[in-house]
Amino acid sequence: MEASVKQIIKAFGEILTSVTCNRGEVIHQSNARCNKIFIVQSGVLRSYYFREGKDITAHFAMDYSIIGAVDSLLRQTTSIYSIEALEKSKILVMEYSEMELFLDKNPRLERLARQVSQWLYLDLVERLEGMMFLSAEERYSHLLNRYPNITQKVNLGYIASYLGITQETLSRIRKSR
Amino acid sequence: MEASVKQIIKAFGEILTSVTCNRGEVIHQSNARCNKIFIVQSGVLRSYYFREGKDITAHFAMDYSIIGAVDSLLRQTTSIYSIEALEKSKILVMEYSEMELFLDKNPRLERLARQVSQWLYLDLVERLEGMMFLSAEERYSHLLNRYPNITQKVNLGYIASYLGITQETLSRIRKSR
DNA sequence: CGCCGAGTTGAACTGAATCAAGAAACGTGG
DNA sequence: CCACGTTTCTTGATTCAGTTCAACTCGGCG
Repeated sequence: MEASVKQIIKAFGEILTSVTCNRGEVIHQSNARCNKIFIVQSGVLRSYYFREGKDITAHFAMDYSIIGAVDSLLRQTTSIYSIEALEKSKILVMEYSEMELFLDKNPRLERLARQVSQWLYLDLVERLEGMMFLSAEERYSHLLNRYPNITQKVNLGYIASYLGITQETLSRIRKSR
Repeated sequence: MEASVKQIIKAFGEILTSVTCNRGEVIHQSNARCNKIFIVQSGVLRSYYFREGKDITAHFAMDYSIIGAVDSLLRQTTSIYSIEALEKSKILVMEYSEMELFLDKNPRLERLARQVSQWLYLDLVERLEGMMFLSAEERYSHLLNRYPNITQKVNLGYIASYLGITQETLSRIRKSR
């Protein structure tokens, strides 16, 4: 994934805006539309929403991964998600509408854009399979595999909700390693 | 979804082939590549794979929904999935490579193609959320909501594995309604 | 010092899995 | 059309991973 994101950065350079944001900064607030795609160059972002009063992390993004308010982007509605930086981060921002214009002008890039969305799809398939077949512990160890230093950057509760388990369970899992 | 699939059928008519298949017929066997997209006009298909010796249903498709061997399509590898008809079905088949050629010639259709893949993505998000937050019973009732007559067409075990529960649990859920 | 958010620990509870039998339904050949 | 075997579904008893709820610890920081 990282490789193709770097390709994206090169190819779409002229419609990308570079932004820095600080720990705790909310770059998109729920209940608004957000037709932007964020590419994380350094730092960590997460998207989250509330479900039955609980803060649920939908997604983490770090080193050259992509994050956005998917529902707003794909459905053109206001979003249930908020997106915030969990530490000082450097990100690139792309307006979805500008992307579409840009693709009209450069149809050769369509394929690259499609590749990225396919990657995101396969990613989701994996996550679904994780939820269906893996134990809490296995899911956690997969996550660590993917983001080895996530524990230094993201607090327990956020990771737990991402994995679909309680904070207590995650704490116990950590203890037992 | 149904609406946009019908649009697809209209727009891509010239590269679609109509096929009929019988109950039990396997239209794609795992371990082979399959760069075809199947659109179900009537009947029911399912894609499935084996995980730890168990038959897992990955997807159902009926009345104007789309099914394919996602891994083969998106990764260009051999597929873990098989696809079979669960009753006599009428389907339309599209070669992925032909689709790409066709899109090159008709770039206006790119957007429609993208819409479909977005729809599939959102679908998957919903399924993930179901797995994360809903009980076995709730997931089942959502499924019934979506495919009211699925019970007449698909046997218990296939539905159970799709929902990520055991056959026994699904049987008990049915009893209690 | 005392408060606050983050993480930990314990005990009781629960939804669903597992294992093990049976019952029903289904279809195939005599 | 019935008999038999196979597949599908049901039922019961037991177990277990993970939740819930409640209390407690720890490390900052005003």
